[in-house]
Amino acid sequence: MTIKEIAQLCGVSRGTVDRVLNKRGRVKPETEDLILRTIAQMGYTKNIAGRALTVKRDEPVIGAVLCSEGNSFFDDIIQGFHNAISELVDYGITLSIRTMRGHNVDKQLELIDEISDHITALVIQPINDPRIAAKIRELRHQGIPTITVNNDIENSSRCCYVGSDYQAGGATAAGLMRLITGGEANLAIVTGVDSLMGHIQRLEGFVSHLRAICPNIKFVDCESGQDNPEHSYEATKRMLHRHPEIDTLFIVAAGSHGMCRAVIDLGREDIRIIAYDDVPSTQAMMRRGLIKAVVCQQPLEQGYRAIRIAFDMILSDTLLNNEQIIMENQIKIAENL
Amino acid sequence: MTIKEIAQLCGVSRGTVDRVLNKRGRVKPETEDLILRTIAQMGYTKNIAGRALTVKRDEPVIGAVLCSEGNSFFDDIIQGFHNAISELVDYGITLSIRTMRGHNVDKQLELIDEISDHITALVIQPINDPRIAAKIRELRHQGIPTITVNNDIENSSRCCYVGSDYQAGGATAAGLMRLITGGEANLAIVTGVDSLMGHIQRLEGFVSHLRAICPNIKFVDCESGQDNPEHSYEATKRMLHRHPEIDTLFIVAAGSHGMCRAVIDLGREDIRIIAYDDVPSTQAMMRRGLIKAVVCQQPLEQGYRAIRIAFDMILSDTLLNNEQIIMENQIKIAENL
DNA sequence: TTGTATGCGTTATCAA
DNA sequence: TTGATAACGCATACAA
Repeated sequence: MTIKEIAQLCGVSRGTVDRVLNKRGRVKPETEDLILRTIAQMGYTKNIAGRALTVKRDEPVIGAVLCSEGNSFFDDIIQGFHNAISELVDYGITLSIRTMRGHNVDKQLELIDEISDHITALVIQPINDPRIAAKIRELRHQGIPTITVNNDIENSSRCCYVGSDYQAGGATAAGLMRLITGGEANLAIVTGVDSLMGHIQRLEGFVSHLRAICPNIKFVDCESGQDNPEHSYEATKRMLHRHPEIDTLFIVAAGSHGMCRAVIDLGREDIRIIAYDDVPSTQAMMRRGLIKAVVCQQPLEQGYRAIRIAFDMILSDTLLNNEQIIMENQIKIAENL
Repeated sequence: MTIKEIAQLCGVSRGTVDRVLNKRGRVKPETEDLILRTIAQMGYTKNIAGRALTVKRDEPVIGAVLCSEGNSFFDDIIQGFHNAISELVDYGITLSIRTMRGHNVDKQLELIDEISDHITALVIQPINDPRIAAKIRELRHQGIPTITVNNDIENSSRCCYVGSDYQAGGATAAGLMRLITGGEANLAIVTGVDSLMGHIQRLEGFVSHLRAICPNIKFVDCESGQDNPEHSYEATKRMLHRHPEIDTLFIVAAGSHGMCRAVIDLGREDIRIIAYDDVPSTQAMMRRGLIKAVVCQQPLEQGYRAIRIAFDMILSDTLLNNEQIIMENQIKIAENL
């Protein structure tokens, strides 16, 4: 079914059908009715091959906003962005990235405003705050669809979330814990930050599942590592001083490198560690045998998929509604890095 | 850079440039030279948005040949095919699948011949035989590019291999073995079939890496399971009778379900098992706790990527040369199935 | 040996 | 309120 065929069926011209399809008005109500009915009946959808040609002329820009500075985990997500964009040069698509350090809401709003007037779609790692949600709704009102990546945000009417299931990621770490300990351990945990929903959900998934499958693992101690190596180093050191019987460590967020340094400094390389994300510093510690296994969330794929979905919406000229693309939680050990 | 621009630069018409690009002849040598030089200089590549429109008229067919019957692992690969094809309906691409049981070379040649006259590209899980390689070379000569999927074949001049690194998959299983045994075990192995290169490479990767990292793991016994549950059942039973001290099992190929049944029948559910691929029967045994972990090769993604690459070649109208798309070896436990 | 005209499906512009 | 026409980039039949 093409516009031409619809036009012929209705006895009108392509132009008229186009005006109906793109809601440009200036069409007699009866004609519009007829066209809409035949479209519904014949199941017309825009042909993306045809769209591709005209999209090119618009030179659409996909905007991206990330809290990525100082966190090497996001290097892969950004690489995924570029991988996708490089496939789309022939469609005239370009990327406009804005990054920031930390999780300041005002700053993120500022970055969005900086690009919102010249973008066709937005990909964002949102801070979970009502003002951000409101901004995303506002953009949608202006016809700019948003894809959340890596973290999701509630009540934002974003079109699609691309990221991992953090709760399941926690449970997966618990399953690994059982495998490497055999169900007996004195465990201490370094947690992340409260302002990131993902960290909370991971911890919840880990603790509840581990309780269920390993009643003999003792939760000895717990401190926050603030999502960075420095705090994680200090937290680990304090806990090991308080509780020398600790033989297993779990870290919920970034900062595993700090944890490992503490373990090395205290001469406790017998301790088994489970962490998240195979960033370079973590990989080094896995090769050294300190971190036994990590759970990963396919950041490269997250970035790639987010851009592709933005592009698909631009091309098909339809907005997704509350979709979710959930990455599998991948387990990595030194051998399959 | 478009054909039009090239034509203008050379002071000729689009038609002439087209004749050069598509090697149709009937062009004065000097003109051809000029055009080829400017094309090289300006870095012209066909615009895929423009190609998309004309490709549609050709209604290209991608052919697929698989030794998949009776092996549920391939269900996911085929699903991946369909996922990709469903994204390509607007380009007029269709799929023509032929499947067979077992690994008979004559049969596979027959299937290829069945479809070779009406396909634009071939996706195949090749039997590693010189006659198959010769056939693939012949197709390439006819302008039909081949993508090998899941298994590769030497000296075939296939354009691209999409599949896993079996050697690394073996090493990954060895790494898992260390994690769950702590480096002490009496191990028995059920191998696959000799005619599949992947099975040999996996075994090699597993044994050599395990020897290196776990000198205290004893290789107690070994039998072939013939890539199916029935043989694996019998092989496991025989080995456990011969060597009751076995406490760990590793199976290289399909048939883990048979191995698990043997272990259950003999009342030896204390035994730890590592296997490959999360097919439904394997998943069931993981949930039951018998199989501790499996190494997977992303069959869904393999199928999807193979078709997309075939499509990309059709669209860009260029043949890849000896590319490799290697899937990561994924570790799965009950928690991240 | 070369150029011109037409079409693929969508969209924007202009004329009616 | 509507229809005709040109344009995007590529491909090809046909005319010169």
